[in-house]
Amino acid sequence: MNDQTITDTPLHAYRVSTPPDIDPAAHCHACSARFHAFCGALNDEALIRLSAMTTEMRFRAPQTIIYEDDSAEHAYNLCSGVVRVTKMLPDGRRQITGFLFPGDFMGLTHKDAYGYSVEAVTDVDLCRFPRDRLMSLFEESPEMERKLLAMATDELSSAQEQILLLGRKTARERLASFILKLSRMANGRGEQGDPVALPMSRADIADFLGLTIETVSRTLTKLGKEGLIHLENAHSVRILRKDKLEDVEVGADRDQ
Amino acid sequence: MNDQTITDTPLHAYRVSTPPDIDPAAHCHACSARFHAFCGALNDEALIRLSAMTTEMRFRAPQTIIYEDDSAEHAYNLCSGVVRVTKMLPDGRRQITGFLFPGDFMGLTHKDAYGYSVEAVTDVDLCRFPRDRLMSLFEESPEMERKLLAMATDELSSAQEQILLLGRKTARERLASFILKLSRMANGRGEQGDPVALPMSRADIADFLGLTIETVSRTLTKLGKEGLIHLENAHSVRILRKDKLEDVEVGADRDQ
DNA sequence: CGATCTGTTGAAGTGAGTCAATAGTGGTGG
DNA sequence: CCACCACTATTGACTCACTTCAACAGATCG
Repeated sequence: MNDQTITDTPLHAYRVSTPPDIDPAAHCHACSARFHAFCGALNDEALIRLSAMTTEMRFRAPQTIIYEDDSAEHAYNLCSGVVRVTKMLPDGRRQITGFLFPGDFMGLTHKDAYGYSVEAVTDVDLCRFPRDRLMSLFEESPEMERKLLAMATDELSSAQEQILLLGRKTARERLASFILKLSRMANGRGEQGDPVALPMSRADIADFLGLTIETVSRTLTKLGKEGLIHLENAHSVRILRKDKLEDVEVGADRDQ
Repeated sequence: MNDQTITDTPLHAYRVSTPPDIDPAAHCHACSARFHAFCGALNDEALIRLSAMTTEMRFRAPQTIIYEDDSAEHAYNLCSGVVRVTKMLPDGRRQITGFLFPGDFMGLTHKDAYGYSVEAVTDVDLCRFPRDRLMSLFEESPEMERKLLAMATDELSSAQEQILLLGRKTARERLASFILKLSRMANGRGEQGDPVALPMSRADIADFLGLTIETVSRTLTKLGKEGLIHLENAHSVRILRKDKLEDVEVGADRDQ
């Protein structure tokens, strides 16, 4: 495992015009993800120190950003685009443990190696930090640690929801939950939550929901025929009956 | 939801003889869970402050310690015994998202309500803290926040393992993983890891692994007949072929 | 306008669930 | 100490939701 296939050249697509040698954190202030990200919790001084250890990078889908079991030397902040977090079994079975969106943090671990891979679902921009230097920022900036704890707590709560979904929900309930979750998350980021964007493939959805692509496809078709959703195309779903879909999400539609 | 059924009387079963008004943190120094718990990261001064806001409690199995959706006013530290963390669907389907052991922390959230219930699997001793006052300790004691972040990160990694298990593993692989996990965790706490103790019922194991009690029972029997384990009794398993069981854990035994 | 993906649909198979009976296990009281 | 009860665990027969295997359709692209 290595980074041979990685586009390693820093990229400044979202950096504002101010030259970095005058205000090194200027592009941070212009970063659209900053409001949701951990770096949004930092004061100007800390932000400048963070900026000094930051490498901005771009990956194109479906490049791998983090390789499972690789030495965990960097942490990343997702600025734009979508990534998937995956775990593999030796025989190739794959489980996606989550999709990450702008503002999300990757590489939080205090072990030596990453416990998962991260791959670009769409083209992505991200900020990369050396983990050891980032940790040392904790000393001066406890609000950063506070924010990371809050983010980890949220992720944990989301992981527990996913455990409930995988352990006890039917395929139908999983798909309803998935569509509603993506919709809510888009709303939370201030994006359009009704025609729900599904940037990932059916295979990704299947590996996230613990199903096969065929079951995902069939179940979406069925929800469409029942009039709960409308499949505008393979990657966009309109929610027609939010109330009914929310019933399906928790199995409240099984009695009639 | 309330605490009518809760044994709310403080209990000092593991408090050492030093009277609390002379050294309020003396019983902390004698607490066997402290080495693994977040409070083990505190210096003496912070420990005394923590001690002042602590209520020691005992619950008997199968009492409920935390009710899902209740207002999240307290956090807890498990000192002895085992608890299960559960989530329910409206129709009664249950998923156990994890079992907690001495030293584990409960109630970490920055939402208003708990996202899960916590119930005693065995009789348990725990320390209860008001969440708001505990948070205020963060200011003076950043090492506490550091420790909680590390613990949350570990839990997240464990949750991702469980997601892989629930999404992609067979019943056989799930049981092998479960036995090995309990064994490794016991070792990590310095307890006996070979005759593995299963303090929870088959129903608990089923609801943790996303299976039914029948499948759990059948699969354990089968692993026994194949000579990988020996069921000493319903709540104790001896590992006979660790190597083979580790193959089963990741599906490496499916080819022959 | 073929080639190659990605997604959909159909038919058949299967691992785990459901339903039901039986067997341990532990606690209680006569 | 044993008989009884309540509860938990095991085992068997049958069912079914989802998978597997396979064919087909749509989209994207050189």
